[in-house]
Amino acid sequence: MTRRLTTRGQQRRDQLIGFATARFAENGFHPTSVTEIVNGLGVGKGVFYWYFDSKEELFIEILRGAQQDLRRFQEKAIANEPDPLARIEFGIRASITWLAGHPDFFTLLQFAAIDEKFSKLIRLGEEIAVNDVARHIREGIDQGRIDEGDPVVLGHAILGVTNQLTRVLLFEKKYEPGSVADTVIRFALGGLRGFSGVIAAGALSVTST
Amino acid sequence: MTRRLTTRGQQRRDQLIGFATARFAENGFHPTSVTEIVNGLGVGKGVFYWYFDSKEELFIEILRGAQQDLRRFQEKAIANEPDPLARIEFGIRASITWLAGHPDFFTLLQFAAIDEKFSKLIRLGEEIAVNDVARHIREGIDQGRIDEGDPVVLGHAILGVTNQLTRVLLFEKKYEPGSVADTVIRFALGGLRGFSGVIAAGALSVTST
Amino acid sequence: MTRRLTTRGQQRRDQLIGFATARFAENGFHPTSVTEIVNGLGVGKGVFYWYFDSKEELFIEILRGAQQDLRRFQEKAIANEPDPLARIEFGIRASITWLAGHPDFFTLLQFAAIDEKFSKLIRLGEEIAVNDVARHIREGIDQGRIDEGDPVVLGHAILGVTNQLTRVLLFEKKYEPGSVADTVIRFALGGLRGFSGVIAAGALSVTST
Amino acid sequence: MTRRLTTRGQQRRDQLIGFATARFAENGFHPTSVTEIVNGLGVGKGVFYWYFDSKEELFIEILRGAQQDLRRFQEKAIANEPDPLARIEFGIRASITWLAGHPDFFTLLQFAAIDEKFSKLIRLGEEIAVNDVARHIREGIDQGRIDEGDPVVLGHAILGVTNQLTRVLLFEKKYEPGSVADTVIRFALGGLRGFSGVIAAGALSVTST
DNA sequence: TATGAATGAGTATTCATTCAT
DNA sequence: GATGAATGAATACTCATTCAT
Repeated sequence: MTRRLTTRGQQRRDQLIGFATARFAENGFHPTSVTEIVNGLGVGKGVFYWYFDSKEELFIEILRGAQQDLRRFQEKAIANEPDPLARIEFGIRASITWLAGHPDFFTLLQFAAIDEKFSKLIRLGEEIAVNDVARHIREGIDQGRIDEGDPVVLGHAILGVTNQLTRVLLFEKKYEPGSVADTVIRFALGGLRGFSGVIAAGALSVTST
Repeated sequence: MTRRLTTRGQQRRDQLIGFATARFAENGFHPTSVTEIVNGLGVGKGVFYWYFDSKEELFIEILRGAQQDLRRFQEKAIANEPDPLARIEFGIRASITWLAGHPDFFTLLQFAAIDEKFSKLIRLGEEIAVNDVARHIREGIDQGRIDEGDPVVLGHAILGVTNQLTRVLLFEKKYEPGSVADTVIRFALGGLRGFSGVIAAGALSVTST
Repeated sequence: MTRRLTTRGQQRRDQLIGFATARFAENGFHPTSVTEIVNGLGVGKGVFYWYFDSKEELFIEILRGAQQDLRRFQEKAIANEPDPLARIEFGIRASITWLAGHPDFFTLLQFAAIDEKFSKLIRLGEEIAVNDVARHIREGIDQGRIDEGDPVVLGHAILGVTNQLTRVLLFEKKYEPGSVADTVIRFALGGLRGFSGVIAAGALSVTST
Repeated sequence: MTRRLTTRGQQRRDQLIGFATARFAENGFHPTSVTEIVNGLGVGKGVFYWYFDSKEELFIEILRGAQQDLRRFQEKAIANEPDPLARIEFGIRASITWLAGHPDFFTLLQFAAIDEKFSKLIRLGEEIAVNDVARHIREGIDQGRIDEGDPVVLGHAILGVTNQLTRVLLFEKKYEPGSVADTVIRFALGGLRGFSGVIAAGALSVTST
């Protein structure tokens, strides 16, 4: 929905987005009803549908905004850094810092990644993020500082570590964002360098079903 | 619900679990109604509630079964292996192999991890899995083959990589389970060894909000 | 929706159809809410949707039933009558008799004829009815007892007279069905015979935009 | 609502009426929302309620205008014609000509005739039209050119034929208005003259329920 | 005159669960 | 063990109308 909004209208819209984000994060998207949102704000039901076509549209709006904001934050953190490995580090650090400041969005993104209705949007954002990292990785490989390997796959690996440790360390164990980032970066860069030694004879030849 | 079941009763119950698993995986837990399940099986509604107290209970049953099965599969893969790093490798490989054979459960577990009602159960299973790996990691550290670090945290890191790459490589890009496992293992073992070099002057001292 | 129904179920269904027909006729289709129907019957809302997929489906069911019933009644009235003009007469008479006994349906059919969602169904029934009459008309023409003319068009003309006079004389002025039928038949048969005299010089050459 | 309007105001009002007429005709009265009307015209909601008290009032306005216009058109067509049968013919012809030029109104009138809220108005207009014809019919009877019969009832019969054949021939089969009028007039005048022969023994004595 | 914002009762429909048979 | 029937609270969304600016 695109509508010309007055200042007051713009404020209402932001208010709706803010309140809904909080409720969605705490309760989940499905369990949070439109009624709950408008009642919580003390406005009539029509207000919601004046600003959004549907509950779904509002959620997509929220997601898009979050993705954009995060990406901008990452770009700013990386800007002008010539060293590809440093860019990877700064990117990870920026992500975790941003998530620490927007805990609601973490929950929302996790949910959206799974729900059929929104997963496509999330996959898209993920792809963009992964391609960003992949560029740095490729450069690192070219410089001989990272082992050969598919940069996009490695990007996904980094994303996986970042998400899991952010959830567990940052949000569950309440570690400092800086220290979480240190841990993630250490593991990620180690992972990028890979492992080449022999573990146990025959191990790598184990076949799967 | 605990009920003494005849052989026929046990079969009905398994049939319900099987069909529900497939529907939940394809459509999601919330969107799949009890009506859909009993209709799909051509039985009356009472049947469902004869075997399960609620839709939720059925889902928990499914999750518990999956977690148990996966764990047993991992244990069997690791049994009698003395080398801790090899145990880690075999564990990862077993997980991916199992998931390749039970794609429905992957979706279900992802969903359950987020939904308030089931996340506790998932966290518990995750904790068990992570503690398993953590034991091997600790041994590896003691043997000087893995860098110092919190084994539980490292376990979570491995879980993160495994999940993400399984989703992307195994289920989206349809790679062979064996090659997915190779990639994960390589990255994970590299990550465990960590990274100690200097990236760019001052990089690690960047502080986050 | 097709569902195996018990005797009790069949009764409920009929009860719903009967009550809804009355409400629709009195209040209109749109203004009559599902809530009103189930409350009027003192049952829960689910009952409605156990028997019908939607309010629309119920209405279509009602219409179809009415059309069928009316058609059977007409056929019975005409059966074995060799004279085509008599068959036309009996058909008209049967229609009016039936409508007198089912006043609710008259209203419903009128509404349905206009509403986009149902008009197609009504047009179909109308077409069938018109074709029935057209057959008799054609025979009448062949026997030289009816003037040349498109039998289908003449059938529509008869339908128009019947509907209008039924509404006005039968339902508004509360005339006896028999006398309404007499009037309709007289006009219809006269109309079939047509008019061939000159009215006023040039009259038939008046052109329209 | 009566409001003194500036020239510009009058134009706005006409614009609203015109646009609404088209929307109502295409989509129906209920399904066409005030929002749709004002959006379609690119004006705010207040505009609508500045010119009309309600959606209903606007519709009534439309209907009244149409009825008036049609009646004037008929009167003009009949003016100074001394022959009553010719006046009937000219009246029918004028109606069909007018409807051919205002197809939207035909739909609107059909709808309004059924809806509880508007049917009274339509019945009134119908009565006027019927009384007009009835006057000519009575004269025709007095001149011995039309069979005895209630002129008002015969007027309704003519209206019925006209409406049905207009819908089917003019709007559905897209015949020329002139030829539709010819058909209607032929049938109507034939109907007025009635039918006096015996059809089948006993036919007219069939009694209805 | 006109606008955008707000109201809130009302709509059809869903669905986990219960129950009489 | 099993069935079909019933419950009723809950949901997203609509829309004629009002109002402050």
